[in-house]
Amino acid sequence: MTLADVALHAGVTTMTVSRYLRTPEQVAPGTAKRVQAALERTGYVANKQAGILATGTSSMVAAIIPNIAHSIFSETIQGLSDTLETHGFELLLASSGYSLEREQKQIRAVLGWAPFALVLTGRHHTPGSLQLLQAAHAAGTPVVEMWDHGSSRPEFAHIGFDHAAAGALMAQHFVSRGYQDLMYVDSGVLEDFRAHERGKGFAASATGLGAITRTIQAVPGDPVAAGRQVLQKLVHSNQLPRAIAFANDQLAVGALLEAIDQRIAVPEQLALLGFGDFPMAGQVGGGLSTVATPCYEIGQATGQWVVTCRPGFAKSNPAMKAISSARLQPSLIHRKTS
Amino acid sequence: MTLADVALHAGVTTMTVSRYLRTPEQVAPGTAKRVQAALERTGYVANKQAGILATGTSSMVAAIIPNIAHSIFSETIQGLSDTLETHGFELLLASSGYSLEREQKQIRAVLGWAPFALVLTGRHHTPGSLQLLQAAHAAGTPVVEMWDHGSSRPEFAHIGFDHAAAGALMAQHFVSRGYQDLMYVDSGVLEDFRAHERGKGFAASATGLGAITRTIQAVPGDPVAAGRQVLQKLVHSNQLPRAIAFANDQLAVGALLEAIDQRIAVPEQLALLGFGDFPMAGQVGGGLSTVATPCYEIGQATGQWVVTCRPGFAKSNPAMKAISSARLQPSLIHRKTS
DNA sequence: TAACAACTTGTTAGCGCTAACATTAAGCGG
DNA sequence: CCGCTTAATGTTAGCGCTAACAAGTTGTTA
Repeated sequence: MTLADVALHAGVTTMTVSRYLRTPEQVAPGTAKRVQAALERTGYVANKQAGILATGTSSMVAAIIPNIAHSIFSETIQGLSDTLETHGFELLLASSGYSLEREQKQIRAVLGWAPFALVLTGRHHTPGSLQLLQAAHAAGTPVVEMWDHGSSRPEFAHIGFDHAAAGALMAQHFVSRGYQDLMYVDSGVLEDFRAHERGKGFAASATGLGAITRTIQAVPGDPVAAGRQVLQKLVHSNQLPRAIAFANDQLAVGALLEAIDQRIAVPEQLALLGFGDFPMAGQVGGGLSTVATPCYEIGQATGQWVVTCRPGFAKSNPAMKAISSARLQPSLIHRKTS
Repeated sequence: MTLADVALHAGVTTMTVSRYLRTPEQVAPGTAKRVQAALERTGYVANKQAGILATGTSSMVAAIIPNIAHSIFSETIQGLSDTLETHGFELLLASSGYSLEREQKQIRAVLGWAPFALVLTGRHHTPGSLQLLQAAHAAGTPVVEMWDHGSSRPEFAHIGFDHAAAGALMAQHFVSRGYQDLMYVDSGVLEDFRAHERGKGFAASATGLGAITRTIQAVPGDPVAAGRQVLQKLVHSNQLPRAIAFANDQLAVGALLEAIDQRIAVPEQLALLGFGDFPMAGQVGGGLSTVATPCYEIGQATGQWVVTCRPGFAKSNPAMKAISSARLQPSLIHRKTS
């Protein structure tokens, strides 16, 4: 089904049908009726490829994230997807599996679609990726780095929060509750740069506030099991600190469940603090204290930013044009484990 | 950057560059070298829209799922994405929010991209959607319905499992352990047809095996809290059955946590069975008995099926062509709560 | 050395759509 | 009723790429 088919049915040229679809007010009422009838009769669906080729503007946004199956990213994508859809954009999605090389290939692949905008996760990319991104940006494609904030590349937009500051927030919480012997359990996923950054922020802040702190790394694999294992090891080696902050809630829940099994009083003997506020956090062991990350909001804000890049939008709302990034705030949720 | 730019740099015509990119063996070694150099110098990225328009074949697969943020679907998408990527396909994703009307709009939108194949979730669609799908199928676009099995539409492929049979599996498990007073707690999400189907299968099987059974519906909203609430109500009204099967693990975990708080012995007094085997299931309260669903595998199998639809594939492997659907098996994981 | 194959490169046309301009028809004051 | 504006529709060309065919080049054989 092409425009030509519809035009034939309606007894007009393709141009009139095309016009009716984009600027119906420019078509005479009688003609409009015939075209509408022809459209319905044929079940016409416009070919976007042809439209993009002719106009040079796409309504597709490409996003690359480390892992769709991880709830923090899938919620972000949901927020992005919801926002884009209400504005008539489509979402092309790729999952890099935390591999920067795979990300580079995917950037290459999605650029072939000449997307309206490019959404990436984090600010770590291969030099080759950066080259592609810079070329895309130079060609007028908006580029957003989600989740991280405070990058050294001002040409791209940044929507997310400062992970080092989030780590510091965790340390401050512990110190404010009087805990001095601290620990950060880093993610077992080596490529989880954000978790590492939080760890650095945690350590720096803790030291600055006069507390002592250690950092250890969880084993890869099932994070709940890894969290359990961390606590077991600490108990066996008799090196339990007063308070532990975790790279994510799954690790923290694992440790909490192990603490309950081992009859360690939480938080009297040992305080635990997760990160992410994933759905179950509030339900386990009286409620895990954690840091709520604005996952969905990051996706939503990214979508909104992309929308403001639409030609014509900046003119109607010049104030928006200045916003090249958004800093969202993670918040500490104090429940029963800290 | 277009083919013409590269051709100019290499001192050949666009056709030679195009040929080098698709069938390099047809280009003389010396020319190939110059073209390669020109490609690298210009940083050329092929415009897929133009390619698709010219060849009439796309490498994009469109998928519509109810909710990206739900782990079962995000894992399916991860499986699909991984498989498609290794075969050079791209993924266009839309999330319908369990709304069939929204799904219809998305099918329309997505068909405009002339995708290579169309992947949907479930077998419930509006009449309008079906019309679009049938037209797409008639035009040669493979259509897959994931997650459900046993549809009445043989023209589409089906990859998933029989939810009624999965419900029956849960009832059989209870009866085989000697429990006779059963209950199914259905999802609070009205549009979760699959959960309802499992409930029907559960009830039918339980009755058939001589057990008595009831079905109640959880409240919408946070499923863990809803699971807690279900158990509270049953205790208050003194209507606790011997064993409860849940529409999903979140509900079951909520009930399990509440049972622990209320000092109800699980499984001695009350047996609990979840559905989905989500990551935390094995870790809470000694380990939740549940039904493992092949989420990732569904996505993977769907991707593989799509790949077999590629022109040329059927000829080289005629046996594959016959497979129009795949029935995957959920498996009961017996832990400590049943 | 003519004749023909095999290899390599180029030419032409068109995929479905839309921007820009051209044309025709209708409306209207003088 | 003429020349003008305005509205409605049509015509042309081209977006970037590739299929199909054409043409040139080399090598091989009788």
